[in-house]
Amino acid sequence: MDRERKAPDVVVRRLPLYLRALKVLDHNELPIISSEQLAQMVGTSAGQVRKDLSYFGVFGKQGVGYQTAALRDEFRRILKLDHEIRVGLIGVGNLGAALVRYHQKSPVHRPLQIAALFDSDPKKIGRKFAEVEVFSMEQLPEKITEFQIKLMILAFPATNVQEVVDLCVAKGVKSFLNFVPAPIRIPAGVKLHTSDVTMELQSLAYYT
Amino acid sequence: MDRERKAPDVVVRRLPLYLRALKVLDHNELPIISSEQLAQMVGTSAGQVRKDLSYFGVFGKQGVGYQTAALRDEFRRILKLDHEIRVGLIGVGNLGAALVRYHQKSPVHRPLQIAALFDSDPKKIGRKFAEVEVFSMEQLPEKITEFQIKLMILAFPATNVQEVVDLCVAKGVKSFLNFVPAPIRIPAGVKLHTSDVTMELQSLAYYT
DNA sequence: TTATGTGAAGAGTTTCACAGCA
DNA sequence: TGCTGTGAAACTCTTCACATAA
Repeated sequence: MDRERKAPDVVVRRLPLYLRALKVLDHNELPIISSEQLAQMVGTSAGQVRKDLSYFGVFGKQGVGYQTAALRDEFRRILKLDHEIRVGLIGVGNLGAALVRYHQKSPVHRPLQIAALFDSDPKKIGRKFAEVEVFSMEQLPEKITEFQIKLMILAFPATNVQEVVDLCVAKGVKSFLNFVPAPIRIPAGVKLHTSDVTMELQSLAYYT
Repeated sequence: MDRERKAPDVVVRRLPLYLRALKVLDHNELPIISSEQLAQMVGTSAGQVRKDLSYFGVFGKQGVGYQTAALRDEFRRILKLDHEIRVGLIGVGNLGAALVRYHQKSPVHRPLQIAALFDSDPKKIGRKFAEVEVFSMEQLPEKITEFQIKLMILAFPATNVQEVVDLCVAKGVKSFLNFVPAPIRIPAGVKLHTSDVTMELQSLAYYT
């Protein structure tokens, strides 16, 4: 699928939105869906839905629409959610622990398995959060390999983030969901998405 | 300040990044900073720093640079962080509680005051999280007015989100930080930023 | 001489409109 | 006839380069 190479990030970020919409539908009641209907559900335009889809292939029937269940499966496949992806999380503090519990409770994203937690606090090592074991920072390299962790969540205090990230990258981690409020540099071919509540609140203050 | 009207959202979202960088500097040691130096600190280009600043006014001296402390103050003023902004939070579950504790612990953002929490669970009403009291959903309209809440954090389960948001808007809330995984419609002049960990993980899966 | 401020060029994203297929 | 798939236009955002001021 060569055409998938050129999908802009902004399109990829919308895919989960489409997937979520298609998941809640009853596929017996609505076996076919139009780009207009899907657009309504996610709050965008029919044209954008079709343009976004066009980066990945041809999935609809002209004059008809899209098969609801088949389209959902396509989105799953495009996002690589048709097989298991092992996720790690570093920093089991307030935020980290909440993230694990939140994620493990929601059955929505089974393919994204949180396989291991990491923390530098000796009191936490060996403990389990939502059934997932906490390992020491020393074990990080070996456990990334052992569990084949490809996606890492960063939720620890801002000390030596860059060092930790570099280590993860060297061990094969391909993408990061970062909650650490510090600048991070990553090499090409690795993806980093930062989510910083403080920064988000500050930029929202502009609009108050 | 007419020119501030047209600053793109994407620029506003970068302002906290600049502010954070300027805050960590010692203003006695580095009284003047260049766009190049600031760019290095936040991981962008000197041109972008200057272009971003140009939406809000003229703050530097040609051939010299920017006064570090004065520039920091300008960013604070632009982001409206030079006076107190009252914030509310709906839904004191795992995530909500973690957010309050996290925010109250960090002294970084004093101007953003979490003034009231709201929850529908009778067991939680009257309790305090990080010194902030929990009110019932029935009290939401009156408390928004009483505390003059302009920014609302949404961290409750996805039931009747739209209804709650509409109510907040009617009572004068101007911007929302949303953690609820559901589509929300807001009128013009109101700002909504959605942060959905599930969706972020799903789009990162694409890059694994 | 140095580093800002800013038009203009370039790149990226969204919208439009219509050809083409069921 | 109806709705997709897609070039092209319109719009937005980033980068560039240079006139300008200290």
